[in-house]
Amino acid sequence: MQPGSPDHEWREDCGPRRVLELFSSKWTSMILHVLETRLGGCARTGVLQRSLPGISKKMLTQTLRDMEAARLIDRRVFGTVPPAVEYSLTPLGRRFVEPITLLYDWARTNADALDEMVGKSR
Amino acid sequence: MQPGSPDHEWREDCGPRRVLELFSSKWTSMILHVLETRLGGCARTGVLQRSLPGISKKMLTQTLRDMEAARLIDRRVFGTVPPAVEYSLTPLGRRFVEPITLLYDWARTNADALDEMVGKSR
DNA sequence: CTGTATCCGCCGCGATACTG
DNA sequence: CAGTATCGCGGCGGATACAG
Repeated sequence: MQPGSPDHEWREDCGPRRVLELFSSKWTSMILHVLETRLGGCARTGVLQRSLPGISKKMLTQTLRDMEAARLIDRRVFGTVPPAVEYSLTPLGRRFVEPITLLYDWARTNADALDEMVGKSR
Repeated sequence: MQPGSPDHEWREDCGPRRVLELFSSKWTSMILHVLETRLGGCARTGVLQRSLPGISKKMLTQTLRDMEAARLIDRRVFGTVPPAVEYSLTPLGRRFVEPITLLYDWARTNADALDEMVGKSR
């Protein structure tokens, strides 16, 4: 190997990078995690909105549509009035929650390291 | 608890969400991971650029500056000509690589699930 | 309650050119 | 080789209004 060459590259189509890109759509992982923590693995729109302070209605809907297209979640509409809609994890979705849970647990047990970063503007 | 209320929320300042936001600056985690896989935990600018296909010089410099401010990496300049600059992980940076490694390993052992998502536009 | 449709400002990020 | 400065487009995402 030539001096200065990389040990290994992050090719643009490699798995790890695709996973990272999933996280870059900032709400996706949070939605997956909320669904996973609900008994039965499903939740209505309003619950999701309340579980994710700061998300706008538009972003919520849009992200849910994208996730549905990616087959990470299922959407079920009840013909009631007022209307009710329930979202649930697909088998694929359940797999993708795994690394999110890992990340979540890491963050909870490393609150101190996180606090150190708060001072980055000092 | 009232019906329909969230099991738990992702408050805007909670640890897990801050970690997620770290990943949202898409290059940060890759840079950390590249540094971690290098013997000695340090690399020069050119190596980083070659390890991250698709990154522009501007984004690389910018991200490195942000990471330095966040105390995730150290920057060391050699007064040689042509100039050489070496980046290395701080202790804090080494902690933050942990969850990235978890994610990376998960992705490598779940290539099949990732492939299923390729068909999301079908 | 859930969802759609516009309008629009902000800024992320690439392209390019230039310095030491 | 490493870094800075500037321009400019595209689109992310909020605000608002409306509908079933």
